[in-house]
Amino acid sequence: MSRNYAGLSRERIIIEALHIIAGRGLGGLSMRRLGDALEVEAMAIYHHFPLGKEQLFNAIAAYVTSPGPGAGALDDPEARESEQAAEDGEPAGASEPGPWDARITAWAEAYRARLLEFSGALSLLAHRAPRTPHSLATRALVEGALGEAGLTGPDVERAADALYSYCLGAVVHQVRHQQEEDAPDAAEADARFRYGLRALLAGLV
Amino acid sequence: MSRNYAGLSRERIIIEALHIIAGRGLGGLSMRRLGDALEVEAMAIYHHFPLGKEQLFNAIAAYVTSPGPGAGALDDPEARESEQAAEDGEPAGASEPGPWDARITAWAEAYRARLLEFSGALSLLAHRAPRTPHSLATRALVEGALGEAGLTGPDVERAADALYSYCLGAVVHQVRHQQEEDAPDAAEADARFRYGLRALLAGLV
DNA sequence: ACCTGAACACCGTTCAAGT
DNA sequence: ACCTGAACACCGTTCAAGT
Repeated sequence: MSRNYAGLSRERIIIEALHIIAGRGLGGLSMRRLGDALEVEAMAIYHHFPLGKEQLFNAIAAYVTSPGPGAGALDDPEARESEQAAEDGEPAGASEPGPWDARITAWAEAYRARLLEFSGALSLLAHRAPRTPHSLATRALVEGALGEAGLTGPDVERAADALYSYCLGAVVHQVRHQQEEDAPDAAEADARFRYGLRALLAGLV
Repeated sequence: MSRNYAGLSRERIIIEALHIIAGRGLGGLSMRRLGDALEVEAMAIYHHFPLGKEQLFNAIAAYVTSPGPGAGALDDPEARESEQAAEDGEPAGASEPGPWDARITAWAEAYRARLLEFSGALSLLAHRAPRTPHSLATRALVEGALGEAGLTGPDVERAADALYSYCLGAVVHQVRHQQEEDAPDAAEADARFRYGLRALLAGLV
């Protein structure tokens, strides 16, 4: 009972942190509480995130925006070889076959669903945009689809930015209003997201 | 020197808090540091925000989204009579005369400018949507303009949500990427915002 | 009404030490 | 390599007290 080989890992820590965030909010996440949840002393976390809580926040942001166990490893300069692991467990997205607009819509719905799943960590994304292999690849797929739609030159980047802005903004908008008494239910929230997405896509191309 | 009539007020506290947030980030804002900046003991702040830091955060969120000195007073149940003060110092917005699309564009640019001005407090907005008289009136103006554009029924609310989502998302997107080496400069960021806004408006109506 | 000052529980992080 | 435990500076908040 003295020595504790808890089998701690960056991913276990991130997932447990997201549990705490989901249950008690971002402000409820402390290193000590995280240690308790992992059945480990708080200081053990520093062995996996030597730069402390800020580095953990970065890793959580990367995990939320980039599905797959390898995502959090980006912060670790000596773990680059596991980058291709970011392809694991990928939800349906822009990589599916089909016409360009269906691919963009599928990506947008998957991106939104993931942000909604970890909505407690949304405020971490306000000042963090971790560049993971997954995020770069996905962005390239979105821009490729926009190229197929006929966009050229700087319009491709501008349109992609507009789509990312809308998706992220729609989730933030939904979350920040969802405890109001006249807030839309889940079905109506979905409908509003699609309504705006269709309009934006129609205006973009 | 013993007694200290610092002339503390909710608005002074909010403005000083925003200075600290701008300089050291949201994590750098502590009640003790805020007290120092106001030349007052930290505990004096609790006289104006009896519910503590959470209430201060709410007031900051209201101040950022609703210009005017009266904005922060919404949290104070015994200060409702000052609500009409929220009209003070209003930036150009949807209330100007002109065609509906010019009014919406003016509102969107002003909304974005204000969010950008207080970008350090953006993450406070992820889980807070304070309903101020100003925010309700502005929303009504946006929906009115969309009605003039020909939208009817539930489309008005859905289109307004899409516009709010896009504006907020565009600012978050810009801020979270702005320390990357290949980030757009201010002029290009403005251009991208307008590009997406025009597209969304075109698709909406 | 408005502010002070001591106190308490909690926090992030460092560091030396254990295995 | 991986984790512990004590320590330090700092934090939010309560409470009794001052004017």
